[in-house]
Amino acid sequence: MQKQEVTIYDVAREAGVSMATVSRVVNGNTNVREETRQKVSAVIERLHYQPNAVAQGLASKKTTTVGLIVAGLTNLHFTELAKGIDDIAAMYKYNIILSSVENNLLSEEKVIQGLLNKQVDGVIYMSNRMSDKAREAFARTNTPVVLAGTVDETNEFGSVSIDYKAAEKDVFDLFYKDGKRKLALAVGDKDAFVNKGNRIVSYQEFLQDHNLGPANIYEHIVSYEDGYELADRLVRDHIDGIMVSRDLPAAGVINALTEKGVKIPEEFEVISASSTNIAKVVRPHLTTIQQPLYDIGAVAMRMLTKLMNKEELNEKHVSLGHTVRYGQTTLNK
Amino acid sequence: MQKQEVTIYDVAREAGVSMATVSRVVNGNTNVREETRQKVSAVIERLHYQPNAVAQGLASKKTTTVGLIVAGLTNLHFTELAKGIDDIAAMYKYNIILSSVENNLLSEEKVIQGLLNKQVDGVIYMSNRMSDKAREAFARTNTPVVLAGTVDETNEFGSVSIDYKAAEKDVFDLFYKDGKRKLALAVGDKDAFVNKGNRIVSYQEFLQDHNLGPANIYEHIVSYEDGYELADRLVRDHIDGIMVSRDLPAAGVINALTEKGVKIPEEFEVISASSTNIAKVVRPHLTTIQQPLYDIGAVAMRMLTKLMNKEELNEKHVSLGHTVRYGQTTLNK
DNA sequence: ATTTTAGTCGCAAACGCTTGCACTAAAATT
DNA sequence: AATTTTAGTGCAAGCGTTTGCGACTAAAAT
Repeated sequence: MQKQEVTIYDVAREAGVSMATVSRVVNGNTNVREETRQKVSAVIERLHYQPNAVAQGLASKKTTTVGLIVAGLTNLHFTELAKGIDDIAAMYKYNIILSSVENNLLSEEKVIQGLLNKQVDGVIYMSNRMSDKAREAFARTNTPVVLAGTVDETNEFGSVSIDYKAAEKDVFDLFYKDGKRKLALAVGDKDAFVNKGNRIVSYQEFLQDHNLGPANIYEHIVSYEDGYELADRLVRDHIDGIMVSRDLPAAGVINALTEKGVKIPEEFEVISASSTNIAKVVRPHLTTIQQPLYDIGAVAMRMLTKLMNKEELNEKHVSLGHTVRYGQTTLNK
Repeated sequence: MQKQEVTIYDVAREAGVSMATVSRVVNGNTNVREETRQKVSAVIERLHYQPNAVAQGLASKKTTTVGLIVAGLTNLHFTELAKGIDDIAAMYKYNIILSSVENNLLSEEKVIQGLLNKQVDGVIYMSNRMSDKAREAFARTNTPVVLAGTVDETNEFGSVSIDYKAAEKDVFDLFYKDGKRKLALAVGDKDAFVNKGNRIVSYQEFLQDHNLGPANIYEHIVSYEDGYELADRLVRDHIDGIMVSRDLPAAGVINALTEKGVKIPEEFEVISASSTNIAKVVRPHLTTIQQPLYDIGAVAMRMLTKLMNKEELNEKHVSLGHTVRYGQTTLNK
């Protein structure tokens, strides 16, 4: 990149005004006479002037850029959320720096620090757990952070999600109503915000409330294959109803059980907490908790814009409604 | 954001050296005595100094940021590619600004101009067609651009993809070998690089070479529902073998035909050109062209790093190998 | 006729860094 | 012993903006 071709200075000279005035018309400042505005605009047009956002960033200390921290890219869950975020970001003219923390090339802390060094105006955080170092880094620069699709025990950050506990209860109520009594839970990471603070708690409460014996929690169930292989253990453990966090491994469970001759949903019911395209492709259709992913992303981004503008928030933690989308992996009688 | 807490100037003062020297140690410049380096590093450590990337960008005219332009976020195809890109980007310490051009809020031109204003060092382009305005903008700033997963007729940009024509031929050869003669093609956008210049051409050549009557090309087949609804027309048109660009609509075709009692693969064969998780979930398993998506992304990003470094490229257009992944939607005899 | 007020605009100091150039002292070469 | 090279460091001019302050003008208020 050589020296920039046309700068604000060139425009100023050509238009016979000062840089300050050009800057004002570029930024829509009202303290410019209409006539002057026209004149300057014409020159901008003619010269193809484009403001250098880096210089603007340095001078104004605002980059109109937000960081998006995700735990894994290859996850449909992510794309739906991302779309909501992206749309609102575009609406407010923010750019998104995408940062994945799944690869261990760089530690989460390094990734976040890198983002902060780039002077992002805010961060949307979609990973499921946050290191203390990361917390400190955020605090040090007091950059606004909003959690999308997760909730944090500490009350530090804004968050947007569904009410995980309530959703969980809906699921197990449904199993129970259908006569299922050996209920299980399959999650990815037990220590993730969502699981530790919500799913697992809610599951155990349910068991206790209904006198349903010991818990069956399966961990590290993430990929299709994980689900497929889990089926053996489910049979061995005499499970007859399972809630699987993601729909991809849920599909694995369904396909494997079907091949073993287990009748779904008569003998076994499955519900997943995520509802991507996978859910409609698998047969029988998967019953899912429908999270308003797009909306979660959109609302989170909207919340972040308020935070970045130092506006007041009416609520720091918003939880959007969920629904059960009935497929054929539950009786639905 | 208030004034930055600790700057290079503070470090310089504390360490008793000039800003220049601090800058040199931060950037690993070798022209610094070991002893000085230690001293400065210690101060950096103590003060928690973090360089301001925006200021670095302005001074050095390099932002270590690349733009990633995608046509649609909610597309598994995208996530796999993105992972390859992201990994290599992380390795070379680049950040990625994600820009979607699917929403018509902002025109493609505006999106790209915005990226260029942010002084990105390079761009990975994953959309399927490029407007002339976009071309001009790229040319004006001579920002390096690499196409990932597409090819452009004009020879302007580097590109990484598979050999689409060859892949297509493999597909139709397979249909033909299995005795299928009424072959069809389902794509999203006829004018996309890949389709206009490759798929459709290859399909028509095949028909001609084998004397197989008129072409059956179905357009706008993108979603699951598109595929599902397409099934009727396929039956009506007596098709017995179809290549569907994406696996999601392919799954729709399969499910719909199965429900109609059509025997797959005996009476009807399906192959898709993309191979995401959908392909393993649907029953019967979908036969697909396996594109090395991760590698395409990784190689594209690597190519871009070379371009940004002004290194010589041995080849401007690389095409990686593809394979056929046999499922049960083809006879495979 | 004088003082306020409001509307426009320019000056110039930031913003936090990189880097070409100059300089010094020590090492290497004659 | 005189000269040239080299390594290590500082100086200060950028990089392209924004923005507080003040100057100026013309209209409004006194």
